[in-house]
Formats: sequence, C-alpha cells, structure tokens
Amino acid sequence: MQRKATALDVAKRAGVSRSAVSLVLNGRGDGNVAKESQDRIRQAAAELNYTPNPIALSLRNQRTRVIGIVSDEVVTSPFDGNIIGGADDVARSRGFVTVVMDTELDASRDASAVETLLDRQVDGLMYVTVGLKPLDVPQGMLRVPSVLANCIDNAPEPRLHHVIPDEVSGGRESAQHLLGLGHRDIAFLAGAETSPAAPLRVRGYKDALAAAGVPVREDRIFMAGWDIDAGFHGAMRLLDGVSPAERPTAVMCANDRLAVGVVLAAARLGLSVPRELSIMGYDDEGRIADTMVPALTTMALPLREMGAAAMTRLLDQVENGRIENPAAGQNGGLETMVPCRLVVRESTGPVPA
Amino acid sequence: MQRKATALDVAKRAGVSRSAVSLVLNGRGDGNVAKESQDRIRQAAAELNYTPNPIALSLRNQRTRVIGIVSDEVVTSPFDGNIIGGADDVARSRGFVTVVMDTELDASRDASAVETLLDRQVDGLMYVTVGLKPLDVPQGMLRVPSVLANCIDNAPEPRLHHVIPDEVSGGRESAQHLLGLGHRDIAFLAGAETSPAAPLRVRGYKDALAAAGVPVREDRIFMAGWDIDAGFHGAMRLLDGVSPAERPTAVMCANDRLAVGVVLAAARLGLSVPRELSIMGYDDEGRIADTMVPALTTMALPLREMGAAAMTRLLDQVENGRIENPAAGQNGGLETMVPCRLVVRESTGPVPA
DNA sequence: TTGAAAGCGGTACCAG
DNA sequence: CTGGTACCGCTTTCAA
Repeated sequence: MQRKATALDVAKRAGVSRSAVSLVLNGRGDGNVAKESQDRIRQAAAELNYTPNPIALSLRNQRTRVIGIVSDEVVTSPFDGNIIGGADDVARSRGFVTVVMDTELDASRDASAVETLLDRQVDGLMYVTVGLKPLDVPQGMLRVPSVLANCIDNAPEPRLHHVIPDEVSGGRESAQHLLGLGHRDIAFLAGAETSPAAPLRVRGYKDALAAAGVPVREDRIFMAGWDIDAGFHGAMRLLDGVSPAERPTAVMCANDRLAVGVVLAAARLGLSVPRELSIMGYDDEGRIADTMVPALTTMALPLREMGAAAMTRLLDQVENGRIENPAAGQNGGLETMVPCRLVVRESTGPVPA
Repeated sequence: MQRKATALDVAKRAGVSRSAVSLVLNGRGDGNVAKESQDRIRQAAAELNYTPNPIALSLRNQRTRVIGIVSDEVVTSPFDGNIIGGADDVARSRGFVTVVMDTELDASRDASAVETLLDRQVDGLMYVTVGLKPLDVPQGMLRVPSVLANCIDNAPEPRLHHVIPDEVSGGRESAQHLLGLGHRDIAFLAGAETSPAAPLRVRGYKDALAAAGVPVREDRIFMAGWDIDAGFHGAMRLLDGVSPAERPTAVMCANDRLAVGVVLAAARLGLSVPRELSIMGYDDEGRIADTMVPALTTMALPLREMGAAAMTRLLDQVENGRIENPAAGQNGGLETMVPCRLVVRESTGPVPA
C-alpha cells in the first residue's frame, strides 16, 4: 500500500481545486460548488478511499478530537478498568479517540502525564482512579475541559466536576438486603479509613440499621484493609471460638476480596454459607464474585456507567467550546452520583432460626 | 496561561531567524550558527519555556513518536495490565508516548482500532492479549513496524515478532518445586484447552515428572476452566471422600484463581494446607496470590519484562527506520521467550509422611 | 462558482 | 554563518 490519498489527489481526479474538495466534503458544498462538481468530488474521494489526515487537521483546527485519560493505576491494577471501557464507548461513538496514560500510582508522574497530553493538544482530560479518592488535581487540567471519574477535587474550593458512585446508599442497601432476610446482628468489615469510600459505606450501613430500629454496635465494625487476608483474619476474630448465640449472623464486606477471606474462614470453621452465616461482598468484581463458591451476593459498582457519564459530560463541554474550566458553583452541578446495584447470588440467605 | 511560545517567538526574542532556532535546538548549531547566537537562542527558548509543537513536528516529519497499543481486554479485564506497564516504561524512557485502545474482546473492532491508529500516524504498533493466544493479525499491522505481546501470529507463515512467556518451563519448574518437596502424586488443574498456555504447561509438568522417574497419570490432569469454581469443583472431585492413601499430596493449578478454589475446597474438607495438601498457583496475580491464606506459592508470569522486551524490540525497529514488516525467517528471531519465576510462599510444603 | 493564497508550527535546503 | 522560502495536508478567506 502506497501513500494515502490527499485532498489534492482528490481535487486532481475530480478536476477541481483543493478548496472545493474541502468545502464539499465538509458539507458546505451547497451554494458554493456546482452540484455536478460535488458529485465528481464525492466520487473521486470514494474511489481514492480518501480520509483527511488527522494530523494536518489538528494543526489547522487546533483541535485533535483526542481525549486524554490519566489514571492512577486503572490499567495496571486489576480494578475498575470498566470505567475506562465505559468512557471509551462514549468517546468512540462521538468520533473521539481516547489515549490513556497510567502513572502507576507515582504522583510525580501526574503533572508530566498531563503536560504531555496537553502538549499533544488533547481537547479534554479525564482523571480516573482505582477506588474513590481525593485527588490533587494537576494544574494543567484546569487549562482544558476536564472531568474526574471516581475521584474528587481535593481543594478547598473544588473546580472540576466529578462522577462517583453513591457509596452511602450502596452501604445502606447492602444492609437493607441483610435486614430484609431477618438478620439483626450484622458485622461490617469496612476496608480502611485511607479510602473515603469506607466511612461512606459505614454511614449507609448505620443509617439502615437505625432506620430498622436495630442498635448499631461499634464493635461490629472493623477497619481492617481490603484484601483476602484481612477478610480472613477479621472473620476469625468475629467467629472463631464464639458461641452461635454471640456470633453475627451476617458479615458485610467492603469489597469482594474481603468476602473471599470471610468465606474461607467460614469453611475453616465448618460454618455453612449461607445457612449459618450470610456474607456480602461489594464491587461485583468480575470473575471473583460470580465464580466464588458460593457465588457472592454483592453491591455492584456502576463502573461503566460512571465512565460513560463522565465522558458524556466532558464531551458536551468540549463541543460547546467551553474552553475555560467550569467555575465552581456555576450551576451547582459539580457532582454526579451514580447508584450502585444490588446483585443477589448465593452467599446470603435467611437468618438461622 | 496564554498561547504556547513558537519557534518564531524564540527567534524574535533572540534576534535571529526561525531556521537558526531550529538548527540550534536540534543540536545542529555548531558550524552553522555563531556561538553567540546559539547562546541567545538557548536562553530565549528557556525563558519562553519553548518546546516544539509535536503536531507540527508530526506533520513535517511524518513521524509522531507515538506507539499504538491494541489490546483485546487488557485494560478492562483484571489481568496482565503490567504488560502495558512494562511497555510504557520503555516507551517513555525513549521519548515515545503510547496510546492504548482496548477492543474488549470484540474482534470486529480490531481492524478499526488499527486503522484509527494508523490514520493518526503512529510510528509502530503492538498487540497485547490477556493470556497467551493465537492472533489473527489485523492487516494494518503489517504496514508499520509491529510486535506481538502474549500472542502469536496465527498465520501459516508468521510475519510478526512475538514476545511470550516460557510456559513449558513454567510448568516444568512448578512440578520440579513440588517434586523437590517429595511429592510423587501431583494433580494438575490445567485450565482449558481453549488457551494454548494450558497444553504447554501440561507438557512441562509431564517433562518434569518423566525426568524424575515419576509415572504420569492422565487421570490426574483436569481441563476444568480458569476460575475459582472450577478449582473448587476440580478439587472436590480429587479429594472428597477419597482416602488419604489415594489422594494426591499436591495440586498444581494453571492459575491463582483455580488455586483459590482448591484452598477453599481443602478448608471445607478440613484438610490443612500445606501440611496435608500442597497447592500451587500460576501467574502470581497481584493481591490474590500474595494475600491468600495461606499465601500462594506460584509461578509468576514475567508481565513487565514481556512488555518491556516487546517495546524495546519495536522501538529498535522504528528508530532504525525498518518500515517494512520484518520478513519471516529473516534472522530466525521471530520469537522472544521470557522465563517465568517461581515464587515460594506458604501453600506448599514437604509431602506428608 | 471557482481557484489562489495565507497560515497552523515546524524543518531543511539554498542562495547570499 | 545567515535569513528566505518551500513544504507537510488541510481549511478558510477573498478576489476574480
């Protein structure tokens, strides 16, 4: 395959000038170019398989139709990749291309990633994180339309719109599911305070209990961590050597990995799930929650929806030519909250008699 | 912040012409531009914070210093993201930018992703997959320097260089680890035939047994799948209701998730790991193998190294200007195999007396 | 209705 | 050693 056809090639073949080609192919032919020439141009373009060179377009128009996505570790970690998936769907469907740069949690790479992207003239920027967290927004993001997915502008006066999951109601609905099954003693392995998601989910959990008239016991809430071993040890503390009467009948976990640890502990202790103990996860992590034995009831994070919502918002801004950062408080709409979704599988059941 | 400085701005400030600026800043000043002008130019450039516009550069040079990475589902799945991490490290260190497009396993998006990237004039392409697999190479990849990571050109006459893990020796060394601990009856949950990795690991396993003079029992090898439930049910079949004498003393798994299932089954059955049963994983999946209880002994996939090797190879080609695809057999070097790495943790131990 | 020409930001060639 | 100029591919203005 030889060099790609240029507008000049098309013009020659159609016997017109480059300007005519440009006009016609951009829909501004009528009233400027003779109908007949228009046909010849379109035909020639088709024959030559012509598409304009995006680089020349970028240089000329000062717009690239590229959206830069900076992630803390979405690409390299096993989590939350679907935020990017959802974002990319929307971008592609609107004729944009996304380019992803992952800083692998090295905060010093944030600024340089943004600068690189800006240098390449991206039309907009999106920052995505694994797990809800506050973000020190790189300065450069304020120079083009930008949006935050799964993170929140960590500044006294937030400047960027963010799209996040509704963690409070996620925690609330998880607890409600368990309450609905008759459980009254529900422990909560709540992750770690280092993530803002943990306290929010705890708040939801407490709200639900309170609303149901069930007393909240602080000693039933553990901030242990996010991994399998934390779930295992937390569960052992809760269950090992404890008489059935004193033991919680259900354990809510702040993610599915904790729940795996709890299931494992239950197996070690000979406790049947969900007959003797109900266990809930959170996240609906692919190929964990659904393939666990028993399959985990969990609260699904709306990852694709979050990505899609964030990208939609961003592109609206880009296409409306709002080059300036949306001043805070402009219309109060600095936050989009996407609801989580309860997924009932087999690890939860009615409270034991 | 206003418009970025251009070469013209620098030229004006230094009192020279644009051409002089270009020469000096590209190191071709000596012998062409007076020493003194050179200093003024460099100074002016520094003051104005000048960097050349990459888009203009691309248009002019017909080279973008962008490498396109197409992935089947590396971004959106929890696996193998570190291949991209390793590749990106190398690219960045050599002044290239990578742009990743994930087709989310939709093969029909392959070609269009490649075309989009080509259209944007990437200097090279890399295709990355989750798990070793044959790849129907999109036509477009043959038009620029390209390389395959974790996949193999699925054509009668392979055309593209690929970088893959050495699965045979991975399987062999896994088995050798167990053999070394005294195990003689080692079962293997080998994934599924749909992946070429499975038979390769099986071959390594058989090689090791044969070399140690241990008879291979086909009924000890299960092709069950890749997920937790497959591991669980496979293990139950192997262990449940079987007398200690007839039971394997170790189970090798083709990935860490299977191993999680096996650990779970062992817990259900009251078998202590590794005292009564040794369990090995494969992959060294982050935050699974290392946080499992007990932590999994496993065979680590050299993901970062693979990404780095593939990118190094690709950039060498790009920079040597080898625009044509490297004809097969050119120097026999169409394959790079990277060794896996044994990681010993707590799920394996000496064979029970 | 058409085509010539300028300009986006560079690089590289070539007279002077 | 220097500055002018053409060109990369496209859009857009403007004169004919």
